[in-house]
Amino acid sequence: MSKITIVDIANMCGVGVSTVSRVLNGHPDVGAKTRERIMAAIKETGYVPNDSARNLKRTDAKCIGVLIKGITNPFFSPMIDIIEKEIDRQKYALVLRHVGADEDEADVALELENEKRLRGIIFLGGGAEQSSGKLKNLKVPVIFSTISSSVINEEEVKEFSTVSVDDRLEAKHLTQYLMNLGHKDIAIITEAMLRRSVGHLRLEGYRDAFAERNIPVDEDLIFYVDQNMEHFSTENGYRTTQRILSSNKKVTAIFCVTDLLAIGAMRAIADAGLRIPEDISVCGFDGMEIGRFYNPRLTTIKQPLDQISRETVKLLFDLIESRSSHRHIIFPGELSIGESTIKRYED
Amino acid sequence: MSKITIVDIANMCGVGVSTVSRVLNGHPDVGAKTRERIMAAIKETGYVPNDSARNLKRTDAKCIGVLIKGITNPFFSPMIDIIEKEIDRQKYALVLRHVGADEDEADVALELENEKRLRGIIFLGGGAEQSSGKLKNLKVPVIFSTISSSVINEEEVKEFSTVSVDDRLEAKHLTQYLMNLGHKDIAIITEAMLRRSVGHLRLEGYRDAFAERNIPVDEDLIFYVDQNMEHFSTENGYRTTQRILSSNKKVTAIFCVTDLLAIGAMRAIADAGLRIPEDISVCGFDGMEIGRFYNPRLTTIKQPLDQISRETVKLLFDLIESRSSHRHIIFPGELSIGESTIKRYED
DNA sequence: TTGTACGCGTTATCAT
DNA sequence: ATGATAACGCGTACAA
Repeated sequence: MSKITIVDIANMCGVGVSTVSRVLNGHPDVGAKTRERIMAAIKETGYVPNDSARNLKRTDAKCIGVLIKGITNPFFSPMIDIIEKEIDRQKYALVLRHVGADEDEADVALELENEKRLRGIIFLGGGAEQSSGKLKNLKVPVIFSTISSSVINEEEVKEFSTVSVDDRLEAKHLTQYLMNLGHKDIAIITEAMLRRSVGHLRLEGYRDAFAERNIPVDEDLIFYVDQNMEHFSTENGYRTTQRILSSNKKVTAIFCVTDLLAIGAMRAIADAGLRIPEDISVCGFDGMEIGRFYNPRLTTIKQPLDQISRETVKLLFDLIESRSSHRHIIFPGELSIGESTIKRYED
Repeated sequence: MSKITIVDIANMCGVGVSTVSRVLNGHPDVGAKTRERIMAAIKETGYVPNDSARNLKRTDAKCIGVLIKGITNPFFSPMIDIIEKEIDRQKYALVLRHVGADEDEADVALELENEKRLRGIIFLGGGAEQSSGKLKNLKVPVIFSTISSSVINEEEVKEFSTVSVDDRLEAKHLTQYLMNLGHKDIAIITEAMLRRSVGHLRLEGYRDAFAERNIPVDEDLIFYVDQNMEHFSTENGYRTTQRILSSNKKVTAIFCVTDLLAIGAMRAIADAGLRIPEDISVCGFDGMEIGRFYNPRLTTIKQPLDQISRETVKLLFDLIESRSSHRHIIFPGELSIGESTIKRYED
């Protein structure tokens, strides 16, 4: 009942361990009947090679690590699917790893690197925050996908790549779109000032739009989500919007920095007996599938996740094969107009 | 630039490897200044212990493995959060692993078991399909969470535990609820006959409801999702509903075996210019958060994921500490009535 | 074609 | 408090 090893299999079959090893790794140079015998023994005993021991010895291992901060976030789902396929197409294996809220992504990456003999690493989510220092210790190329390059500093530019949209710019466009509909009293729901969060970037874009028209931003129209719960959750959008509605501030449009927040916002508005978009226009950011199915359809900035995912993998392999140095690729977002925004009614 | 090991650190500090190892693992029996020196060297070199080598030698390691089939499925998100916290409370570490669509969950489990010296395994999603044979080779307790125990056979009863709702029974209740609203022409959107899928189970519950009233099931009202895309996706619900609407069959209610399908269905109905629930009632199954935020709110069977998650971890530790043998726990679902269902209008 | 023996980086055991 | 050394399970030269 104790753990069975390659040695046991070898003994059972009366062969050397190397022969078993050859069978395990699909080497051709082994007798047909010997192979049969070994295969049978493996099946019978339910023997499974110890991956730790393998990785310890192995030198090749064509693996790409994908580390996700907040695997719980449905935003990444479509990306994972595509990345998985693309990596597969290159005959590499994918190692998907969850980074806990309390874990340091760089630490996990470091650990995974020599544990699995990775050839490259992709980060999904996670801010490239304080960890950027540790990233230097990684010996394989690193790409942050979906992380705006605008948040990284000069030192970091050469240490890793990024593939994303320009969060700040797109947020400005979206705000301008609302302005062009006649809206002036535009509230924004965003994340509390974390130095490099998308919430912060998109808020900056919002400010840019106002600045460009020389309109001062009404700071009372900036609403921060509840820090005590999942920041970008539907529930948080709901509660924050309730705060907006009970604030007595005049608001004809709400810019939610995330689609999920927007859905919560729309529910709150409906529950308050107001109409969308007639009474209040709502827009989100990200272009999640659910927004297209919501009622009303959500106006949002659609991130081209297909392209971003594909380009991420492509760039990574360029990096691995030294065909390129670190780059910072920006894809344009697409304003996807739904039914949740409308021209402001003149009073 | 080559990989730095514990030996290098030991040499740098002029100490033995065991001393370094002690520092690494937080053993108390090491001199203060020696420890300082070693810590400094570690920080300076960016040395990270090789986890494979560790796991190879380690005997203890209090780890629980959580294997998710379809990590892309937002249904599991709230479960993961809770399970993570509960495991943490027991001072165990959580190893979260994604099981690819093509991988065999049992194989992954086997591999992970001796790779990480797991003490127990939790499966989320994944059908306990053909793999049940291999499960015997696992030496640590296994629990399937969210998998109905009704699909397992006598042999399996003692080989692993399950914690779930009774999919079939709950589906019957939901169907009865629709019947009690006066609906007779109730279509169902489900997954094509996979032996143990929840889609199949819930369809059986649907049949049960009809059988109990001695009403024959109109087989033409059973619609199967498109197999060529994600089975339980919103998009699939949308398309399948379009097929329903263009089928010329009279339908006053649609039972979608999943909330996500239901949301797609509602969008399709709205797009066809029909009203929900006046023209067609829609209900889902699962009780996902998004259903409560949708417009109209979705009627569904709410699975008590909190309880299921907590009980799963509790049972697992009972199993680990041999306080219990394998059990099959059923939690009742809760009929959550939203605005998407209504009494059938008499013709 | 097959077997032997060494090394991968770490922890545990036993000395010191 | 610290050091030397034997496993841990496997892959792979190298020998046979």
